Amino acid sequence: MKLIVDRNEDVPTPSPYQASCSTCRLSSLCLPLALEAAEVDVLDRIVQRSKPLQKGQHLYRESEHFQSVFAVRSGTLKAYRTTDNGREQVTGFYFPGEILGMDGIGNNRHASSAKALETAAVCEIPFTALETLSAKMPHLQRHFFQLMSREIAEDQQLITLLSKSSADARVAALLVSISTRNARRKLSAIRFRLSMSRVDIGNYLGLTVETVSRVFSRMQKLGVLRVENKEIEILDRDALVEMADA
Amino acid sequence: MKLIVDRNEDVPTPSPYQASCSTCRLSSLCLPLALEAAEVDVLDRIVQRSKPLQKGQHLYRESEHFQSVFAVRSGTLKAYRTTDNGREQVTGFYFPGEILGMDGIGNNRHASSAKALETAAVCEIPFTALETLSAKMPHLQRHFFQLMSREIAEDQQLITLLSKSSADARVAALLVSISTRNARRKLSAIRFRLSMSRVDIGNYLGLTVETVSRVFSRMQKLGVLRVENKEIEILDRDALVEMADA
DNA sequence: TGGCCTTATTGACGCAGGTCAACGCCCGCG
DNA sequence: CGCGGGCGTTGACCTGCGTCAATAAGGCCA
Repeated sequence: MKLIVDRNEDVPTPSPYQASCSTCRLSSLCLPLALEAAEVDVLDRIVQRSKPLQKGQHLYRESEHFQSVFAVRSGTLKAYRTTDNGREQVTGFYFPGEILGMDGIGNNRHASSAKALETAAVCEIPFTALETLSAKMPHLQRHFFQLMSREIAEDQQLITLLSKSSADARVAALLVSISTRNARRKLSAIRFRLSMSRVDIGNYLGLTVETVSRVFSRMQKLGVLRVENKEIEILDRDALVEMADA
Repeated sequence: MKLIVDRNEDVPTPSPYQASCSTCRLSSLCLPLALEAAEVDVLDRIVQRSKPLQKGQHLYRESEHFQSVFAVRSGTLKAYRTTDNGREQVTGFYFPGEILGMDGIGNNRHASSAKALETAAVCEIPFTALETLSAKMPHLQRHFFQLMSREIAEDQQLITLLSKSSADARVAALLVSISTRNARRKLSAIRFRLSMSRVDIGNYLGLTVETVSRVFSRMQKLGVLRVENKEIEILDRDALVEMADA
């Protein structure tokens, strides 16, 4: 029998999936950042936790009614949009501690779809509740403004990357980004498993699978990387950073 | 003698440049949207108006301390970032009624620079004041969240465009965008003057000047456009929309 | 454990758009 | 009014990446 994600838990109180924000290992990256203990408790009360998503399951879909933003607790998700001519465009990858769904606030419908790249757990944060809370808790309001602003800045970074960089630079930049985000979560910055496929990487970077594959091979030959399927080892981070803005 | 923009007016009260938000022709597009008359007055009190910017002048520069967001009153501005290797990347064009500078909230420094493409007037909205006000005025808070969200969604649109579209599609998409934004301001959607140079267009779209020029020529030959220097006339909007997502 | 299907790699080739170069035309300034 | 310098256009050529195709290597289920 397939697991169905049901965001409305029968029992609204203690869900078995995660105790609370205050005990969450990721609270220093996530929304609770910059909140006082008492404030975290208030936030905690509006956050909903649910069954994990299975690989390939959608968290939300483009043009669906927007209700909540989500914080990744574990696993990875990709966000993507479908263009008018039916093409898919990956707009971002989301790792634990990161917030997604903010592009839906603008007109109350999700501007993109989000899908689990592997089994993933998320916290759901109903947006109207978050708004109400923000009005009362200046730190929270500020922090949420900041999160959105950073999303804008990151998108601009990607725009810059897509606008003129070579295939090598694009791939290098993505690897550096993943490496940095891993480090923030106290994971290895030099050895990790890519949760997304080559197709997703190519799509995100505006390249074909073949090109991505060739770049990996080339970088391996140059001794910058060790690639074994989805396992990546960065052998020369400086070189990678160098390549990222060439 | 050169005009220097001085954001701190000697007399903080009635500036000669614009009476108030409530009389502003653009209030239906800008921040006051969705506010009640009384609320607009409160907002009005924090908004600062200053001397117009001359063509080429900067409104703010990348990595400068972030203090305010800005609403365009007249003229056009471009936002751009400088990459590590010194290249410039245009990240957006801003027309009257639009808000810029929101990418600076994230870490209190501007993530991009903003420069006037022609003489331009802006309203400065000090961010801390806006935050304080937002906490008190739910409509304002909501609206500002929406504005930021839309900026994210628009950036994602651009990402999609840059990721795989042909040169024709990119140029077509920009023209459609400008046309639509003109229409919102009750200006002609089919006849307008490009305030930005071909270099800026190319840079924004990830193309070279030569390619932009060739695309214009081609579209003119196809009878989709009439191009005369910076003057554009859209002869077949449907065809243009069609090209934009090909 | 084997088989199938999806994902990844590698090679050969073509083309859209970049690069380089020459030229014309605005437009601002003396 | 005439001159100069940037901006825009056009042409010829070149190249990085896309496309097509064939093969290999996982991973998942029976």
